[in-house]
Amino acid sequence: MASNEVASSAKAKYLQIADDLAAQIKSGALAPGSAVPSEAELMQRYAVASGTVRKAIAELRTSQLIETHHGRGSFVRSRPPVQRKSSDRFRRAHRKAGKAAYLAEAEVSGGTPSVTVLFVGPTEAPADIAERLSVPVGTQVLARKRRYFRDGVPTEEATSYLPWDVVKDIPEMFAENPGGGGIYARLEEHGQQLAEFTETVRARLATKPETAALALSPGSPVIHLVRDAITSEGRVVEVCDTVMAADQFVLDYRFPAKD
Amino acid sequence: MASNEVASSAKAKYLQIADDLAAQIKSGALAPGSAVPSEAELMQRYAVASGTVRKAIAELRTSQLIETHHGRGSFVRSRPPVQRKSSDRFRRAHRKAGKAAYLAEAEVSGGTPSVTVLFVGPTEAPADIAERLSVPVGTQVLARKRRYFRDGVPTEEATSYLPWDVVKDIPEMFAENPGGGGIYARLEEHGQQLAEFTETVRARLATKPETAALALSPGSPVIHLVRDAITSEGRVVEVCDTVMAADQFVLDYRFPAKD
DNA sequence: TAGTGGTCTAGACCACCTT
DNA sequence: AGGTGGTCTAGACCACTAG
Repeated sequence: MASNEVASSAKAKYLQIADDLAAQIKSGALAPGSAVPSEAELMQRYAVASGTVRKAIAELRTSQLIETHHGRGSFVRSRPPVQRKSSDRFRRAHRKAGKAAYLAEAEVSGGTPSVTVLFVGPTEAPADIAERLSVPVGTQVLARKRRYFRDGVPTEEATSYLPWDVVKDIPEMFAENPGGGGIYARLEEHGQQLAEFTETVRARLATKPETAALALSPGSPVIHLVRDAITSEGRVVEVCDTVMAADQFVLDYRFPAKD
Repeated sequence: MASNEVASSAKAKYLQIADDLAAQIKSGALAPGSAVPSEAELMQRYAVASGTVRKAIAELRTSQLIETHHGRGSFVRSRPPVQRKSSDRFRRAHRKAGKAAYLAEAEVSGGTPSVTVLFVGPTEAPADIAERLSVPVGTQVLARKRRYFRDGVPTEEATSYLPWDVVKDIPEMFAENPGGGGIYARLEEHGQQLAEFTETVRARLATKPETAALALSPGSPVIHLVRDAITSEGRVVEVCDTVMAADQFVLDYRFPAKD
């Protein structure tokens, strides 16, 4: 049949369908975790072709309202509460109490945190990292890459880079678990008095590998944070490169109104 | 015809096409600003149906590699340099020199900044803002909403909320242009000694209105920043709610390793 | 095996932009 | 007017997941 009464002045059909479903989700008629009606059913209900239903579904997916699984169906997303990353988290008091930064936070944000160490070992410093560490590009540094979870869901992946001469006499740095208080506590025990941190924050869409690593749907935003740990002598002794699922985090900063 | 030799074990055709075009863009064969071949031509070149080409194009669009304009075509995006928002930007020295924060920054980041005031006037405080200002929800406050541009391109939209009793005797607050040094300079002239700022940073996808306001393509990420300006008496005298195009900004923070 | 989403076709008509 | 992208149809076959 060729009865194509296509979108005219009104809104596109697929958007109307998406809006309708979105309203049902927001009203709770479609509860979090529940299945969205199948494409076949939606085709019948709205009397449209498959392509139109699929575009509506795609719309909801990029709005992060649903997630769809091949062969199973589409399901309403449940938005877990976000974690807060406060600049307070590096307080020396926390380190002395034996807490690593990520644990100092998890206490406040609820949920059960866990970490997996993905890699610990020597690496050639990438250009941007090398610049921050003030070493030549390609210099051997220690990399510590780990993935953080909350309630079993991956939320964050972080890689720390440390100059070799700083870590070579600190055996804990090469262990999966660097001990109470984390690597910052170890650095301070070995004469590296931490004075200051700088963080640069960007937001962008996740790359393919990041969507895989953090179990994100494509088109999800991430926060990319790079932190320099600076000693009282002004040396950068660690650069930490972190990618976070954007919907999982709120960053808090506090700074004085300087002169 | 029904010769559907559909995706088998290999990659989907539309992804192959997208990858091919992406490679051409990255290699420079398709230069920034230049037109991507039309759908009709791509259909011929790759010998596929229109829908397949459109999916490939959609892929590139959500990767932020191209932008498409109805009736004109698709064009390779040129990535403009990013602005840096340093926490240094609120230095009192800058205010005394007559510079508003956004100008203090633009100096460093290149490009010509401009501002449009969208609204200045009394508003009922939304719930989250009211909480930060420690006033009851719905209390009348002064709202100042403006849009920032760089080289004529919208990059940021910000709304400041100030308690009525703070601003009622500061006539400049109701003007489009609050005068040299911006509203923070006016506040300090009227006895509000600013001591501290707090910022909370989130990243998420742009809403429909935000894509319109900031001329973004749908699915683009934004940075949502909310700043409290706090006086030496501990009162929050301004809350600034800002939405930024994520690809335009890098946020810089610096903080001491506190005890 | 039945049901689900994923890919693809070969068209159609519409809306926008340029000439 | 002619080209461009935007929407839509009515099917087809494939791949994944469940019972």
